[in-house]
Amino acid sequence: MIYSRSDVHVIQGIFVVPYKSPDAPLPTLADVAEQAGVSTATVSRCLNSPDKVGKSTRDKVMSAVHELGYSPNFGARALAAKRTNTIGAVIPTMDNAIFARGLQAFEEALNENGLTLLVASSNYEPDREERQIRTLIARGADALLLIGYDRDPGIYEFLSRQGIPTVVSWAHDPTQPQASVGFDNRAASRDLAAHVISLGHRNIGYITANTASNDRARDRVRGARDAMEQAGLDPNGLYLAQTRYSIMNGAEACGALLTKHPDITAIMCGNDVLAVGALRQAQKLGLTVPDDISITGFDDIEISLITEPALTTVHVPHRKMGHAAARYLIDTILSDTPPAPVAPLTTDLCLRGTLAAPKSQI
Amino acid sequence: MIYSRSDVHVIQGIFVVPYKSPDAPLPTLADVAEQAGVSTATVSRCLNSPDKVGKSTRDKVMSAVHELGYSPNFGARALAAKRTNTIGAVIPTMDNAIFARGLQAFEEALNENGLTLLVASSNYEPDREERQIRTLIARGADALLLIGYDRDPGIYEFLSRQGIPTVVSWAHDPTQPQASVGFDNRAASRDLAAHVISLGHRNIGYITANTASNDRARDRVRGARDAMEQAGLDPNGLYLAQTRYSIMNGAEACGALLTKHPDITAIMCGNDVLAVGALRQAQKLGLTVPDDISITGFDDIEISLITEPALTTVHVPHRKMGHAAARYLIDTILSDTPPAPVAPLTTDLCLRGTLAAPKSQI
DNA sequence: TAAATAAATGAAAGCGCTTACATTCAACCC
DNA sequence: GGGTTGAATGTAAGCGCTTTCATTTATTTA
Repeated sequence: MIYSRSDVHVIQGIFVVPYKSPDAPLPTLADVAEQAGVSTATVSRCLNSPDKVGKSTRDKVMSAVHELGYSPNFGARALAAKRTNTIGAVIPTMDNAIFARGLQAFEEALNENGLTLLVASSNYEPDREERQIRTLIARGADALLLIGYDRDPGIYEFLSRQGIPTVVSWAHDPTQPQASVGFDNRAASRDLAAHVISLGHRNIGYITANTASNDRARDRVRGARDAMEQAGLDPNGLYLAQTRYSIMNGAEACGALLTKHPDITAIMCGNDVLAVGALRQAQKLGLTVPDDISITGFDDIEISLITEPALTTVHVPHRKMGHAAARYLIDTILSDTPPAPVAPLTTDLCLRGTLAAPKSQI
Repeated sequence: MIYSRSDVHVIQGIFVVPYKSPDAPLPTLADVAEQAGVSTATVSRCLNSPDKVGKSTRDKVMSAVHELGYSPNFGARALAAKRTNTIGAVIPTMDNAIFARGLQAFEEALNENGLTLLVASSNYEPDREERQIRTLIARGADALLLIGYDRDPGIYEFLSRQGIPTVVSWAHDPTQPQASVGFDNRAASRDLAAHVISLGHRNIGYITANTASNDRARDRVRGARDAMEQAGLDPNGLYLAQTRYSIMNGAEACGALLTKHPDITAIMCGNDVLAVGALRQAQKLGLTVPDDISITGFDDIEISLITEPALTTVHVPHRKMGHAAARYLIDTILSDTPPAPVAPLTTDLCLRGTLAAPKSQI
């Protein structure tokens, strides 16, 4: 992949936001200290490591805190402690059950550990992703969750120079240097494709997202090709259609594929959303699924269960992955030594109603 | 400046970026100032209001910035400027297309204005929500997005004392003092129910989320009762089933409702997720929808289009709402005077395949 | 009981930035 | 030409917290 860009490290606040101060100035640590009759150091300790303070002092301080309605100033805290207890995540979009579910689990795990989630979305655009990464760092994120490996190496360098622990998720590739918590898209796709082929399908279509800067999508296509090769078929015989993730796009791509290659007996899809679209389109064209044509998805999100027939797909443990990614980042932040690499998560074939042997074989 | 690969090792075409701990301290404003031969004030101005600085000076400063790879320290900035350019949102869960989609739009709008989104989830638990609100404030959120009105008045008081602009969304009630960007759940539900009743349905079930601390759910039920009353029916004749949002729970509630009240001819649901579950359950019980029983949803999320038949529901403009909520908050922060109240967003009835006149009427 | 040790607390030095105010200097006016 | 003005820049005072180090007080030990 080719990147060209200028290496700009400053995130400017483009908008100057006039600050409206609260009518009454908020109480500070010093106010609490005075009210409790102790030093600011003691108040700070009460709040951050209560066990280092005597019980009676602690009580005095805490009641002063409540009386004044004190809440520590974030900026000051971040500045002095050099930590924000905030973790950033840059995802393509929340508007997709895949990421939403994993992100929700990620947030929950962070929250249990006293950390807060900063979110930004890239809309699958590399430039925008880079900007978002820099923005989150500029917003003080202590660590970062990124989706997939594909990005300018300069970004990884920047992150490392800033000392920001980063984890790549939704993918796992042991040959890559970045820490990851994810699964092997290629192998999972290969397994599913192998099964499709074993049922007798020879003319297979594949509807994928743009593979240019999306290693997950690319690996899923590669996995399907791997399976063809292993079965002695020409991997270039895979009929490809490329589009953006959406039900409608899946439907369109399905129509196009079937028009151009009427001999297709199975259409594999890069994710469930595309598959649902393809399924509907096939049915709209008067085809019976899976008798006339088989369709498979990827991800196993909720909709794969409500189609008729239910969608054959690959189950990805999104919640588990979100949790594990959070766990990894937390461990990284807490200990100075980087934690042991996380083994790839396993995926499972979900054989449901949209896949069967091709008619000619029956 | 082009990305420098000087300290990146290439192994088999893979960039291995050494994980440099931030031992080398990051450059500060003062470093940039020294390198550029100006004062820190000038550097700061270059970054925050470039037009206040002479062109030649600005160029000097910016090249120093690039040379050093400078990126401003967030904590220091927040402390000095009393602003984080960060907006918080506390939502029940991202794991639901309703909130995910609205939140995505919210994030996009914030981002276009140089603001970043902090997210926390409450899982529909009031205590947890309160904790999350306090957490986001402690994390320096400049403003807050909250879902619905229902919460301890003390929270609103706290927010106002902290001077945190807040907007309530996913609901709109002009009788409430809080600013809101949302729609009238009660009226929307009433309209749908009125239509259901006008078709001849008299024995109606309603599957709702827990209404105890969820004004949206409560208002939707109330709207249905309003419609019954207006039609001269006993509003207490509405058969209620209460459960958590999920397809499976919707199915279960549907089964329970039909067992207990076999005379039901229409089941309205508090949202589309419940409705999809109810639809499947009805079909599993051998009923034909809408001939034997009608089913309606609420929200108009993507799945309402892929069921068979497609779901009759209420369209809620989630993306529009997310955008408008962001806009409102941005305006509030920008100007000292609170912006004009936002008119409630309109919802639309989506009459699709799951609603028809009851059989006895035909 | 005195000395040694541990626990609790305080004093104060920053953390890196923004910004009010002071200063400089060139351009402009009558 | 002296005075005025305004733009450009510098000086330095915080912002509110954490944390090191010194000090005081309580506890233990020989």
